[in-house]
Amino acid sequence: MSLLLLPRSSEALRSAIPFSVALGRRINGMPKTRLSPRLLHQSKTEVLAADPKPELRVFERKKRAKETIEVEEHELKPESTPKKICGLPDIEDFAYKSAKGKSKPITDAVQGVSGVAARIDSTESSDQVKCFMGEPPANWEKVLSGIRTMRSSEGAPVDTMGCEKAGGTLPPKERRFAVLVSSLLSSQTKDQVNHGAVQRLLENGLLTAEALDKADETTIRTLIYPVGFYTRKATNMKKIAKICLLKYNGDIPSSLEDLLALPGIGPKMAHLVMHIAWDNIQGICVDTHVHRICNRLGWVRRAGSKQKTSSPEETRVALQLWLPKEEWAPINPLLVGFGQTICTPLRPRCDKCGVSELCPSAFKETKMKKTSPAKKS
DNA sequence: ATCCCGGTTG
DNA sequence: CAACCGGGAT
Repeated sequence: MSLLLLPRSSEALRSAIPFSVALGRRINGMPKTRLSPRLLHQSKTEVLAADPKPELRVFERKKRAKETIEVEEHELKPESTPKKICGLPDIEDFAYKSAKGKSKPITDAVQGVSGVAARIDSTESSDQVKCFMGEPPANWEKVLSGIRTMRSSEGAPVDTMGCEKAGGTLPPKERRFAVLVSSLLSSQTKDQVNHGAVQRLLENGLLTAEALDKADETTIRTLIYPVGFYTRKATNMKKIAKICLLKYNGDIPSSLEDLLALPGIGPKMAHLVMHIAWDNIQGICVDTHVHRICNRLGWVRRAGSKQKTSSPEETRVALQLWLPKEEWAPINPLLVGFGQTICTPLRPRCDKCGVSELCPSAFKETKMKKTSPAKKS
């Protein structure tokens, strides 16, 4: 029993490095000390079952013994969080003003797209502002219900997991932290992988800000190895844990902008976390599936032209202009699942799509790869 | 626009 | 084996 623990000793790491380099591919220049938990990961399951060596103390998190790290009092009040979930959210929130550091270019793009929204932001004081300042695309309701029908029949991966499933039995604060971590790791097309990583962190008691803050980054790296960008994510997780610990008493930020200020948390995750962790819908969680599908359906366009939107952020703003707020939360899982099974990035199954009749892009993505950029017809 | 990293798809 | 996928940072 027992045995190999994760490569927490620097020697283990060192020995692992040349190994990875040996079988690694590009080694040009400098393989920035890329250690590959890959091999180590295979024995991961056993490792997890094993008992940690005391000397390593890496996982010695004192259980959640004192989980209640107390201090709740200080609880940061819902600062800038508008509680009006039903009313129209403050449009200004859409333009992440001072999100991270300096205002990002996104803001400009956003405002460019929604001149209307900008106006509302400054003048409307009532909640009864119509949700549709933009023109809803024709038949959007039929399309939506059609997609729902397709979704109900086939089980898409997204249905079996989601960060909302993370830590379902944990106390609120821990659950929220679990949701944040889970979304950070998430890669929807590989939720199994994501789930496994979250599960591993949980089993090792590393799903709390305190524990994560104390843990070895290398350990975290190894545990989440299967997910993409694990090195960066491990780094971000540690930073996030520390920030949560210092500024939020181990909880996670409760406002969109504070979430956006966390390293590795962008619009897509921030909106998702606001929804799942705080049940506060500030905007639509737009990932590449939502972005791609909305454009194929002709649901979003750039400001004036009929051009497709070029970024998820642009799509989010354009979609929010007309999509009724009740649909903001469900639209993501709906389209993600649809995008995984039917409206795939490549070779969309238009023949199996129940709304192809209403889709302006149906059957148009013939894969004429790089052959001749010629015309059609 | 590129890179991060490994998996998947063609 | 090459291209692509993914969310964010730069």
